[in-house]
Amino acid sequence: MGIRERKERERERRRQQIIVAAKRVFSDKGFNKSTMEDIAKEAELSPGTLYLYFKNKDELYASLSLRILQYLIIRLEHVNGNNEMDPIQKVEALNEAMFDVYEFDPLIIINMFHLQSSETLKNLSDELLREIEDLSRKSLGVIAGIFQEGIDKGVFIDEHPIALADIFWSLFSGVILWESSKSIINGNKDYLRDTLKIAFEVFVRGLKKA
Amino acid sequence: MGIRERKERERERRRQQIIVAAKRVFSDKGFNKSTMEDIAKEAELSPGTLYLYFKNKDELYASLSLRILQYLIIRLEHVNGNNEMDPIQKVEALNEAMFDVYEFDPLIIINMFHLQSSETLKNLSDELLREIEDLSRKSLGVIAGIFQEGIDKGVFIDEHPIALADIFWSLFSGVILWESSKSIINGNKDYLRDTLKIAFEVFVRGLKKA
Amino acid sequence: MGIRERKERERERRRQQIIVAAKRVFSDKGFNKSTMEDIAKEAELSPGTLYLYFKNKDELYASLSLRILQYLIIRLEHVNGNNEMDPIQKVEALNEAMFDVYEFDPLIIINMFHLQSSETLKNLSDELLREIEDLSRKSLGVIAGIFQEGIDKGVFIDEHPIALADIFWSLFSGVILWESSKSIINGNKDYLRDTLKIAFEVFVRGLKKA
Amino acid sequence: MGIRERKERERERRRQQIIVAAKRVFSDKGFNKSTMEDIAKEAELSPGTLYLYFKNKDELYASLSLRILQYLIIRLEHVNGNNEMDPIQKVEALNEAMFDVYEFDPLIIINMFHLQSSETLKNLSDELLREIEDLSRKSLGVIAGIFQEGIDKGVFIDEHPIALADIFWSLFSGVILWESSKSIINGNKDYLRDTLKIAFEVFVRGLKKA
DNA sequence: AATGAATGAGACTTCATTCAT
DNA sequence: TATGAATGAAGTCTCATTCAT
Repeated sequence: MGIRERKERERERRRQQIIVAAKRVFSDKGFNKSTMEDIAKEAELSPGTLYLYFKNKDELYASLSLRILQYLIIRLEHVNGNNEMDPIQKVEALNEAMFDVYEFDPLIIINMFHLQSSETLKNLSDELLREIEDLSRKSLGVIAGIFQEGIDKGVFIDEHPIALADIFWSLFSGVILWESSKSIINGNKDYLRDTLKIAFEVFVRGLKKA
Repeated sequence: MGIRERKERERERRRQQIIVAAKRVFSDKGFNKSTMEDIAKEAELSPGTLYLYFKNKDELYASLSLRILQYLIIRLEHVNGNNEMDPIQKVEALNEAMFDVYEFDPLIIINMFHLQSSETLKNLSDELLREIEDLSRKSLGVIAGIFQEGIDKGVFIDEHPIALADIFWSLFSGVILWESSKSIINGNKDYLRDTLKIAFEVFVRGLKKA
Repeated sequence: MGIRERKERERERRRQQIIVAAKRVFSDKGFNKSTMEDIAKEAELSPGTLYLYFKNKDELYASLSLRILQYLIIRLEHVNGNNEMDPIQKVEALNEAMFDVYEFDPLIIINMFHLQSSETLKNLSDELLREIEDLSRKSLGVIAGIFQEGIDKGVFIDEHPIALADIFWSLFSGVILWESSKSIINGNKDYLRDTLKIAFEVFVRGLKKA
Repeated sequence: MGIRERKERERERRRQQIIVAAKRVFSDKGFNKSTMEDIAKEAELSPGTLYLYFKNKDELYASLSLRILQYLIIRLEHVNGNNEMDPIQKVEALNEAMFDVYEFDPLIIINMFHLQSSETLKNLSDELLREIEDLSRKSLGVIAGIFQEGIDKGVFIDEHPIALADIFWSLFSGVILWESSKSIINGNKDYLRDTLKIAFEVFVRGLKKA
């Protein structure tokens, strides 16, 4: 391993350390109430150091989303690649995978939507922006692939698989967001799991060919 | 019309003027990037004046949501009260109504979620908080009523109607949010309508009793 | 009574109404935390009206002090004019009079010192400034007269009576201010009366000719 | 000297730099009319920097008082510890010491009273509040000790020494405040010294046992 | 004379970002 | 590379004062 390569690896390690800290802080306080100093403290680094690895706060946030998106894709591909499941089982596995990812990092949903803000996008480097688009498209693509298979096998209704993937993702994130927002007023968190379950039962029933 | 009454009306007009300006600014820049001065400028008033009508920025934002929520409820009740439609037609009309409201004020969805922030809730007056809770509960209640009717008539599957209402609302807002967030990158807005349509077809199919 | 005279009298009545309200509000919250709107509300007038009677907030405050100073002078002159008391009895009566005035308006002491701020003085009209000087000098003069009498009669030590008047006034206000400031931390208010009593015993003993 | 120690010293130096600037500004304009920006400018720092060293404006003000209070105590203990003076000489030395402190920082008196405001106290950290109480109590305690000694030795009248200490302090601050407030109108500052001198002659005469 | 809605300057404070060490 | 003290722009909110009615 060359010296340059070692440096590169060291640099990547540091980046991850910061991202992990940022995740904890953002989870705790949300984007706007989290300060760069909070994150630096959590990472046991100084604020200045953060800027050696990330251009600005928005880019740090986006990188965080990127990382979890990568994790999501791995899980999705694993589901998709499993040839022993029929399409319906795959959708169920999809559901499981998404929930795991959500539990691993509940921020994922909110992250994805924070990225929507055009004010945020303005502060991102082109490179990062492209990467986000790629991963986003890719993960939707994998999901769409699963639906495509179902359609091809005559199990699912004949709709555009990309649209189905969007709906799947929307339903999942919608339920998460909605139940979370209600739970702050109601304090009822267990309800989320139940609602998700029913939501997917309905979704899958609606998906099946008559 | 008494002098007091006229004053009251004048005051209400001014409130609306501010709310309309705030809506435009919040739509444009999002909550955090919008400043009270932006809103004042948009309303052609001075910053101080805003505080004569709204206690603080959070309360101005919440009032904005309240207004659209009231409009939503009127639409929902109109659907529910129509005795000439069967449950399935009602769900379709529900869908239409929600979309109209969304077109009237695309912020409604994001508003509803912004209200979730406990930091936001802390700054609201008790009165406003109670009003929000009431309206929120009420609108969900109307939706649930429609599903209840479908279940009673043996048309829909036998699930808790409140859960079905939550899912309906989640699916709707999920699709809106998701397609909006994608459209910023893709610039493709027409797709939203189509996706919503498919989403509800699937949902309704899944809802029907076998 | 001419119409002009009646108007003048009406105007004066209004001024007093505002001063009374201001006293209550300033007593309650202190100068800086009291707003013109607070005072207007207490006087059951509108903020704008206050400015028809007083040039600005500082001048309103100063006028308030003036009024209590006038009351003080009446009390002092009454003591001084009583020919049945010997000098020592007069100093004791002085003490009583000051305490009565203090109880009637505890703000008097703080008022007198607030007037010291050159920033405050800058905002006062020349006329008011002169009036304050006059009354201030006059009240000190009456006190000094009492000490002069004691010196003339050979009862008090031979010091400049104006200086003695200043000391008397300083001791009184010093004890009031100091005990008030302590009482906020200690919550002990009864101590004030006792301390004042001892203070004057010591003062009078020190005043007497050997 | 370790690196940490040097940093600590540097930090303390900066704190003092700010306190010195604040003293000048507060002296000049009083608490309310002084802005944090004024102080920053005087200290040749940016406003933000002030907040690295002091939690808020009130705490900056209180720290300023604390500093001078510490200096006062040193002087008072020095007087008290001198075994070659009799009680009367000690009270005279007390007087001198207080005047020196006053000349070193004329704000001390006003500071002590500003601290009284419960609005101010609310904004102070518990630690600072406790420190102020301690020092305040301590300085009064030292003064009371001197009077106690005079009483024990049969030189002073038999009154509660704490009360005498309060009176001493009140008389001193009363004269200072009163003469300062007059001098703004009269422009006569030399008179202060004389008045203080007479005040303490009278006080000491009144203190002595017959 | 009286009103009170509106003003807008300005206060305090925060925090993303920079830069000398 | 890492630091962290310092910056200073910007945000929210208050309130003395004005002015059209």
